[in-house]
Formats: sequence, C-alpha cells, structure tokens
Amino acid sequence: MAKKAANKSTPAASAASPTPTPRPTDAELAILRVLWAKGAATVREILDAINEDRTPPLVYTTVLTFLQIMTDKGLVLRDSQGKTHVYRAAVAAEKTQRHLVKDVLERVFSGSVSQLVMHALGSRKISADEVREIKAMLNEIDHTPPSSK
Amino acid sequence: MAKKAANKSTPAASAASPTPTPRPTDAELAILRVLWAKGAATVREILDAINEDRTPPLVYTTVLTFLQIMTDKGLVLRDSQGKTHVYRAAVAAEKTQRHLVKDVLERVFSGSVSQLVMHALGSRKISADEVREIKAMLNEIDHTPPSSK
DNA sequence: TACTTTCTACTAAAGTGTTCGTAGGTTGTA
DNA sequence: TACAACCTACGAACACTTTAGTAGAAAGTA
Repeated sequence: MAKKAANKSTPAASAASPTPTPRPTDAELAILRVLWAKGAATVREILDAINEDRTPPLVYTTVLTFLQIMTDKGLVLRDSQGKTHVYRAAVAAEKTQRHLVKDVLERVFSGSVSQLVMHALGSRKISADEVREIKAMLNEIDHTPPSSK
Repeated sequence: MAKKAANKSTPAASAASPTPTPRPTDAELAILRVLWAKGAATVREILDAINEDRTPPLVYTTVLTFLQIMTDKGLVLRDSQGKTHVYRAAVAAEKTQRHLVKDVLERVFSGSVSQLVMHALGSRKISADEVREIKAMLNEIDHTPPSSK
C-alpha cells in the first residue's frame, strides 16, 4: 500500500556529512531554541523555559520524550551527569536557521529572495537600527555603485 | 489526548467563518502555488504541473485526495463543471505567504526581522536589481513616521 | 530505615500528512 | 450498443508528531 514516504529536503548526497538536517518539527525547534540560548540544560530547565511562553503547559515526560527522540535523531547530545542528563544542541543555530529559511524561500517564494525579504519587512514593525543593519548588509553584497542615501 | 486545536472540519457548514489560515502542508502549498499561477485548474492540470518538478511523480488520485481535503478545509473552492471539477484557491497568495513568513519569523527568529532578512540575503545569490528593490523598500519604511499611537 | 521527590526508560494513543487503490458513474467513440 | 477512457468518492495503510502515563531506579530527608 503506502510506500516508504519521502520527506527529504536534501538530495541525500550522503558520503561524509553526518547531519542530513531534516526540518526539525515545531517541538524540536522549541527545544533547540532553548538549548541554543542556554548552551546546555536539563529536562526540567527546558520544560520551564518552554512553558514560559506556552498556554497549555507541557508535562515533564513530554519534554523528556522529545529529548529522547531528538537524541536518536542526532539533534541533541546527552551528558549523563550523575543521575540527571544534561542536553546540548548537536546542530548549530546558524545552520538550522539557514536551512529553514532556504526551505521557505523555495517552498513559498520559488527562490525569490527579494519576495521573501519584502514579506519579512512588511510583516512586522522594524526599528531604525534594524533598517540600518540590513542596509549595511545590502551594501556589502552590493554589486552596484552606492546609491544616494 | 485532545489537541488544543483551533478549527475543526465543520463538515456541514462549508466556507463559514473567516479562515484562521493554519499553515498549509507541503502538499497543500504545492497545489496552492499551481492554482495561484493558473487561476483555476482541474485535477489533471494540477497533477501535471506538480509532476513537472517532482522526481517520484504523484498519481492522479493522490492529488484528487489532496483537493478533497483542501476543499473541506476551505483552502480551495470547487466548481462542478459538468463531470469535471475545476478548482480555485480560496486563500490569497499574499496572505498565505505573509502568514508563512510570520510563522518562520516567530518560530525561528523570535520575531527578529533583521535576523530573518540577513539569513535570507545570505542564503542565495541575489541580483543587483533585487538589491535595489529591497533598498527602495527599506527607504520607504525608513521615511515613514511611526504614526501616532 | 521508610517516605517522598525526581529522574529515566518504555509504552501508548490520538492526530496529521502522504500516498494510493478500488468501486462506480459519465462520456465519447467504434 | 458496448467498450474504453476519464472522473469522483471513499477507504485504507503507514509514517511521523504530539502528548502523556506507568514503572522502577536513585537520591534526599525525617
């Protein structure tokens, strides 16, 4: 009947790369974000951090299960510190973010960076500082002579 | 274990309330993109369009099933034209794209537009035209006073 | 030592997404 | 008319996600 299903974003070049980096799920991303921010954390610390911005709070074992799954997937690393496990992210924030952005870029905007950027700029109030920051980046990759400011 | 769930099927009352616009799935997005491009299409037309950029091609009934699900969800509208159904998107491209960008913005970048934009800019080669376009948009934002609150 | 707290591993169930297959109806054509 | 081609509805398998419960070990406390 149904077949093996294929949810692979990367063309599976295999070889040496240890991380195929499939899109993390929502729950996984939430946990990774805590770990990226804290560096390392126990289940309880992650639980508390997640429940801070979450209306129906998760229970301890739910987060524990996520961490176990993520350990299997290679998304996090586990240090057995006495009886308690301490987790760290096994994937870099930068890389994962880039991956997710690229994903949206292709899936939603057919690869049009300007479309994506324009939607991003329109999606939320943005500070003058941020505008300046973005302009600086644009100037860096600019191929044309600087226009008037 | 019940899910918080926002909107359920509402089988009888089709196209009732304003669409809460949940994230479309990958398959749904692929179909929406075809419909946004073509305006309206039959199952077969959608199938052909999708299989153009798809290595293991889908079969007819798979796409049909997606369309049926999407009709139930209110993502597409169906015109019964004789024996064949003609589908149109029920959600605007703009709105859906904005929604998806906002989603990534919050989930991945904690709402930091500049972070998202910078990752977008770094994720792919970008033409001088695109750079100009983005700069123009930045200037517009920049010069728009925040209005009274 | 006995009780309580806390932790991990294992299990499980409901939900969601993806993918087809089969049955049965309609339509055009030899 | 009979058959092939095409279409829709429905059902089903299966993987993946989310969520939590139970059991049992370890550690702290009265």
